[in-house]
Amino acid sequence: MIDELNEILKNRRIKLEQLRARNINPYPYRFERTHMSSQVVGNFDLLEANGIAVRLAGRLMSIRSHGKTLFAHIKDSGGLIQIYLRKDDVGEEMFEIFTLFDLGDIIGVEGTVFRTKTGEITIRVAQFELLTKALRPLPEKWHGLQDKELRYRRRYIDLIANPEVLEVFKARTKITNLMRQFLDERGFLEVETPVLQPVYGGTNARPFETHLNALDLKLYLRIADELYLKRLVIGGIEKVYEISKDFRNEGMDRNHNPEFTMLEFYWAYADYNDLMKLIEEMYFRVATLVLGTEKIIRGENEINLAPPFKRMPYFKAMAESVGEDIFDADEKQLQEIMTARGMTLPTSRIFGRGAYLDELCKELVEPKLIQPTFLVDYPIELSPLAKKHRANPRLVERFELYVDGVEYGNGFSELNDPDDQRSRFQGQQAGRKPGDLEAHPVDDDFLFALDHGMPPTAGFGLGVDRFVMLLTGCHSIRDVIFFPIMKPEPEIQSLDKEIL
RNA sequence: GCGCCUUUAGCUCAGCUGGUAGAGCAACUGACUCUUAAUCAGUGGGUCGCAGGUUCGAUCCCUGCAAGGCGCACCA
Repeated sequence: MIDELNEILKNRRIKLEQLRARNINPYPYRFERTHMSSQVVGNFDLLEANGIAVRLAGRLMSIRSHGKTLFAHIKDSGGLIQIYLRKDDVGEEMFEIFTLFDLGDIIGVEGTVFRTKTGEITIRVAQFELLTKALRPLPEKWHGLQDKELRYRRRYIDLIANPEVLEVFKARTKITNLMRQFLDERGFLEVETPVLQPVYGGTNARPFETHLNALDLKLYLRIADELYLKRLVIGGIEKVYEISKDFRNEGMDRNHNPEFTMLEFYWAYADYNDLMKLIEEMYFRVATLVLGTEKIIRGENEINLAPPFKRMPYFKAMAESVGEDIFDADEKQLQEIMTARGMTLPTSRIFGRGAYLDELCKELVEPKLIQPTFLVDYPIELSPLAKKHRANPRLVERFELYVDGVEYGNGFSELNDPDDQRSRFQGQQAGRKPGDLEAHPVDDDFLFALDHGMPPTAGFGLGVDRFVMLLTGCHSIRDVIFFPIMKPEPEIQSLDKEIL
């Protein structure tokens, strides 16, 4: 059977058997480490001066053999460190055993530290042992793993071959931790609300559907957390947030993965003005603690996240970009403006006047918002869950935050008038085809909850993946998600199948 | 969804509008007791993404399919 294996796999299998023949367990149970590679580097002077023996474990990343001696690098989570083996140190038999090791194997070593004549901190190995035999080779040492498809499908190899990948994910964790910390400090309570919901809502999007056998019930994977978090506000949790996966059954591209991470928080007795102050503080704090600076280079632009961010009224921005005030423009007039500019008519899921406004805003306004800007006071047509503007009933107290032409957050004074909410839901349904899953459904249970009284509340949502992209300089959402959705790989074969 | 592009050894890539494939690294054999993209000498390794078509002959030209990337459009 082994004869039919690829030569490289075959050689590793042969070495595995040779090791077993020498009574070496290729998969032992544990290894006592005294140091990480980074600790050896950090404490080198002390370790060297006192001749202290250190024990490290890691993956073999390179081997340079020189007859009766060899150099190698092993990698642990502290980084790479060089090891030095001499036949007269470890003995002839052990030196021979090392030749049965391959790149990618995981080994443990014990020895003293020294500096080579070229200055590299190195462990002079007195003893070593195999901790895990690898049966497949690592990618090429110099170019690493370049193929993006393989990097996403086999992220474990990507992490081994391309160490900078891990830095992005460390930053990701730091970012979510900092947002948690920021909200916790201010008395917000982190909660978990249902992923499986009988009625989806909180935004316009097409959901995933599933089925609960026990109740013979159709359920949807959540598209947003909003309506459940607001129920909790009604229940008296005055500051509440959730960081969670949401699911939208829509297109995929470098900004969209079907499952993605949202932060949403709700703050009772506050309005959207309070919210903007809090948000700019949070973005500034997270950015400076992650990056060490409030300045981000994004393409040609240097973006400054120091508050306060600019506030720009929606229709003022539109007037500046379109060249005329369009607050009173009707659907037909908006259509003419678009046609005059050679713009295609909207295909978006939003209907009526809102669709044209949305299209004009995306095309003409958003790309210009490079420095952090709150676009404020949206038309009511676009915002079925936001409260009417206190000074103008055709607007809502809503803002979206734009940085580098991309939206990085959406907040508003929450609509808490149950009758208004009911009619907005109904307005959303009007003119839509029955069964259109993108329409915001009427959530009677939520309306029932609202009838009990939700305090004045401000709420905010943020796409965490996008925010991580902004702060890490990644241009694809797949670079900030360990295992982005991929079509199944039909050719993948386990080693068993390759043997058969 | 539409357009453009990619798919060749384990990895990174060459391959001339057609004559059944090359390099580096990795692997294997040998030399070498401070190397570091170690070096030197030698050896093996391929269903050229899949399926058809054109042709005496296809990695190359044509069609279809698959997976992926990049633009555009939509949402976060």
